[in-house]
Amino acid sequence: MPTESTKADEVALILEDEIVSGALEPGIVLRQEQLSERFGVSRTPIREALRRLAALGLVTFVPNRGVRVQALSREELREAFMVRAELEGLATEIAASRITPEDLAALDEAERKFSTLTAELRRRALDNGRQDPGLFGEWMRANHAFHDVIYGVAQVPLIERVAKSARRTFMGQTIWTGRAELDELYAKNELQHRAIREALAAGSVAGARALAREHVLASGRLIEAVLEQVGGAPDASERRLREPA
Amino acid sequence: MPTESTKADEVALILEDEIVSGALEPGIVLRQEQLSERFGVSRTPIREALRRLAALGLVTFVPNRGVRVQALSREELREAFMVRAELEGLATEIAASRITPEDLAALDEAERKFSTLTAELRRRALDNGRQDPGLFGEWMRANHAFHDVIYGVAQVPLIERVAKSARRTFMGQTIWTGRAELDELYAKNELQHRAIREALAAGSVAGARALAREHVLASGRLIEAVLEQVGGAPDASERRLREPA
DNA sequence: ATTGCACATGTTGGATCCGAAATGGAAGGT
DNA sequence: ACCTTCCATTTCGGATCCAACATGTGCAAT
Repeated sequence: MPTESTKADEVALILEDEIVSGALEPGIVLRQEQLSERFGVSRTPIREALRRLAALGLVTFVPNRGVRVQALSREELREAFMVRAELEGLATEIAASRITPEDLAALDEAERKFSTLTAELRRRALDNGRQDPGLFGEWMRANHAFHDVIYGVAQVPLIERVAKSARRTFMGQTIWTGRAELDELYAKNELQHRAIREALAAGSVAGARALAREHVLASGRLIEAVLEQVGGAPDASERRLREPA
Repeated sequence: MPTESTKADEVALILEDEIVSGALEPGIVLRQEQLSERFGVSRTPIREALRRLAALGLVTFVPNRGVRVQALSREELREAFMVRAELEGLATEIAASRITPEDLAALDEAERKFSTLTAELRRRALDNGRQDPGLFGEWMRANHAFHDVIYGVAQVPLIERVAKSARRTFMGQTIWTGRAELDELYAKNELQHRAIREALAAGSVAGARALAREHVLASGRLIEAVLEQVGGAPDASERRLREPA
């Protein structure tokens, strides 16, 4: 079997996932030597992977000092949601003009999965007042899956790519505790997904766009509110570059 | 003076500009050794620069074979313009609510430069019926500079970054010959810039957004028309990877 | 003449090596 | 005691080296 991908690509994929999922806390410094021995490769592919992540905006290079996981400011977080809102609105509008009955069925299925997960999440949150990070991740994945169906219908790979790169940037910004705002987020998301699905089913092009746009903006506002309460901690961004051994 | 940037960054910047400006034709293969001796550095920083360009979507890696300058399909080109239209509309709306008299002066200045270049370009096109690629590049830079002033006013670095990455992707798609559509592009651009400026001056938030959006979409349509006429050549994308020596 | 195979050549991916920059701490001066 | 200077250590950026892979060519067999 000939090589179909390079070490640098594999490392980049893994690190990307870890940063997006929050496993790598924003602000921490990545040491090339550590990554090198962790992945069992030399520093060369590590550096190439880091360059890629830097281009995606997930880490920043500080020449001769190191790379650190990028922490988004409150402002940048808002921007990321604005970008997503516009692009998901656009994609949804395009999807509205192309959608077929089979697509609608797939959308239904995604919505159903999302609903059951939402119910489970809300129930558990009421029980112990605290989110299960794993379950929250599941929920977020299902949430994204719903929109991914729409992207699939719209068939706009470039728009999809750009929007998803904005989507990544907000995850792992904080620990998700069981705030009341989160419950509102769950409830509203469900309602809004349903509304979007109906607009798509009705072929309401302008309506679908507006609903999708407003949906993302609303989610952004709520997440912002959650972060506001959790604390103004822009995390470890102030931490010194050179960690004590 | 300590190092403030790395070789990899410098190389990436230069190559980025060359791809965007069309100096590096889409489809051609970039040889690491050649770039290495051209920039007077070893292959290591070259490869890191190429990884960065790959993450931006400007080139594609084919493992063990090489990297080639990415050629956009007609569809992707349309998408790129749609992305830009939405995001520039958004940025312009935000700018409208923040703009100061000093900003307006800067915008005037940018518009003036753009106008003189446009006039020069149209005059020459009438003279010899063929564009000067260098002058066209100048014009496009001035065009972008106008929008960059708006981004500066809006102060939305993330939106700016995303929009610019979409902006890059369309240049250098073909050789710019002196088509009638291009003259229309020049004329309309000038008018639309003026309209945007006036909307910003008047503080017309919604108007500024709509005008900016429509401006980008209109440019996209015209450029599409030019490409349609120039020929369906997606260029050298079919070319073999290994060039004859 | 055409097909298949082995070898030659050039290019990439990854490892290793080395000089330079940055940090931390110790030593010395005020 | 505090600040400055110098040196050791760590880590990075870049160069070089080597093996793996891909393509092209020539020769032989049918």
